[in-house]
Amino acid sequence: MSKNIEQKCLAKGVKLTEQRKIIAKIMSESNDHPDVDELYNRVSKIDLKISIATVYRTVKLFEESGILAKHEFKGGKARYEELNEGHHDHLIDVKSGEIIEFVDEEIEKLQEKIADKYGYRLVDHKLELYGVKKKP
Amino acid sequence: MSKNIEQKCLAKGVKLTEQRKIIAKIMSESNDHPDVDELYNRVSKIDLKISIATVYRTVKLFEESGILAKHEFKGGKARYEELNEGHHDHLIDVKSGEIIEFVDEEIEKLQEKIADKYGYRLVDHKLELYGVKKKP
DNA sequence: GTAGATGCAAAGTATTTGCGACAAG
DNA sequence: CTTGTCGCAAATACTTTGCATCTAC
Repeated sequence: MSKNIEQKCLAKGVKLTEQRKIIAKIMSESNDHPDVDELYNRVSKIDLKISIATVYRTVKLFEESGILAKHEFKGGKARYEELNEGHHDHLIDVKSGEIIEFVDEEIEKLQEKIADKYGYRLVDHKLELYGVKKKP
Repeated sequence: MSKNIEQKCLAKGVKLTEQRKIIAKIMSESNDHPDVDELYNRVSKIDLKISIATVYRTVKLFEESGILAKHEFKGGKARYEELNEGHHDHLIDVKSGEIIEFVDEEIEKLQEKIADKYGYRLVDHKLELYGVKKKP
C-alpha cells in the first residue's frame, strides 16, 4: 500500500498540526473531488473551530508538496483530490457533474510526442473530456 | 475566407453596437490569447469611454454565440481567442507564458474513443500541455 | 418607438493576507 | 523556547449586476 498523507507530510518536513491531520483524513476518505467549501464543511463536522483560511492554506501547501492535485474544471471553484502514483485524467458528465477517472497510456505517449515535436519537455498537462451519457 | 466576427453577429441576431464592433476588431487582430484586462486596455485605446463591464458582457455574449473561445489556463484569469473552424489545443511554455497552438488528429480520435468506451458522447474537451523548451 | 445595450458604482465570489494568540517540534 | 500555524477579519482579484440613460434596428 502507498504512503498515507501523514507519512508524506513527515517525509516532506511538513509540520503535522491537528487541523492538517483532519484535512488529510477527510481527503483520504473522499472519492469525489471536493472544492474548498465542501471540504470545509466536511472538516467542520469534526473540528467546529477550524477556519476556512486554514483550509485554503492547507490545500495550497499540500498541493505544493505534491500531496493533493488541484483541478479547475469548468465553473469557478478549484477542486482537489489526493494524489497517488497512478496518473489519471477526467471525464466529466456535463449533465450530472459526475466525474470519471481514466487512464490511457496511448494518450499519455501521444502528448509527450507532441511536446517533443515542438521542442518542449512536458512538465505537466491537463486533459478533461466533457460528455453526455449515451442511450444504450 | 471564413466569416468575420461582425458577419457572425448578424447571422446569430446579435445586435452590433459600436463597442462590440471594436471588441470584435481587436479580437480578430489578436494572435495571442488576451485576458479581459488586456482586451480592455487594447479596446480603451480606440474608445476611451468603454467600460470594463461591457467588455465582460461582450466576451461572455460572444462565447455563448460561438464567436470566441474562453480558456482557463493555470493562474487565474480567463483568456479569450477568436473561434474559427479548425479546432486546436494549446501547449504553454511555463517559463515564458508563450502559447503554441497545435492540431493533432490522432489525439482527437483517441479522445472520442475513450469517451465512447465509458458510454459517453463527447461534447467538449480541454487539452493543455505545459512544457519547458528543450536545449537543442 | 422599443427592446436591448451601456456606464457607473456597488455587490458577488473565490481566495489571500496581516496580525496577535497559540501550538508543534 | 522558537518558528511556524491558526483564527479572525479585512483585503484582494476577478467577475457580475441594478439602475438610469442611451442606441441600434
